[in-house]
Amino acid sequence: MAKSGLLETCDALCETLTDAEDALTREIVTRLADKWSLWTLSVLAGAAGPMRFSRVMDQVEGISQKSLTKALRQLERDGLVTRKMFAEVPPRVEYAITPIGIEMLEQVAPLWTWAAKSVHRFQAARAKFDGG
Amino acid sequence: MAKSGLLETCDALCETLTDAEDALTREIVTRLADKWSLWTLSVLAGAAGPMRFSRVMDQVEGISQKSLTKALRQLERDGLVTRKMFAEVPPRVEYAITPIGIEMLEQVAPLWTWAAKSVHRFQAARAKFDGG
DNA sequence: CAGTATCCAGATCGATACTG
DNA sequence: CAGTATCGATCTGGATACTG
Repeated sequence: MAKSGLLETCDALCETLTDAEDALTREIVTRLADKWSLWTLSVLAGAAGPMRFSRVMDQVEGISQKSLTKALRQLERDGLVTRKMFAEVPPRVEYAITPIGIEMLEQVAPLWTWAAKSVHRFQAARAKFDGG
Repeated sequence: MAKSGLLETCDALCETLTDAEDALTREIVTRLADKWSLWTLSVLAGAAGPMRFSRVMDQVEGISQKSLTKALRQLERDGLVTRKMFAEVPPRVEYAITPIGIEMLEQVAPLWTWAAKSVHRFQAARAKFDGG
């Protein structure tokens, strides 16, 4: 698989990566797009402290238990959130965003902001394309 | 559907969007994740000028005709690339990146660079998670 | 050359039911 | 409470064959 491309600055860096590293980089960026990961992460970022599973589920509207579990596991595996389990009955589990998770959101914010600002240009392009 | 969240600066902007605009914003960002769109766009960005379909296909290694067609159509629909068809036999079609497309790549580059630089932290997190 | 059409495998996600 | 297990609808992408 070839390196990622993009612009020159980024390109040069990407060329220094092994194939495994390049794949992981792509995977991390890709995670931005899946339906729930980013939203879940941002909910944890917005909280004052750690959150229980069910609190997260309340705030990420529309998510199923299954999808939330999966999203949280992935985020945990990549070091973006922490998971703390308490040996109690009923069980309590607390999730919190990590410094790397916050970094990640800080990287995404400008892109998202740009997209939001550009939304009318995209709408215009689509109207033109769909119309004729 | 709730607004996107993220950090405060971005949040404030996102709150001003209609639901349709918010959905489109999300869709644009989401396109980063699909397997070929970004790569295709970056190939067009790297070229000196417009490229024919088959030239793009050569450079985006491993892509199928079907996937390339789909990726290019989506990029065109969102105004990120242009498509010019020449009434010749055999047919010639030329694709080129637009200013908005370049803008988009410029937004993505820092994120990608950050991910590439952080790749060892992600590997470490995974090793820890997978190990125990 | 630049597609379209068709079929197929695998992944994703929601809904539901069940459990330590 | 915080999951896991299972099923089914939907989507994605690859391979192949065909066409203006």
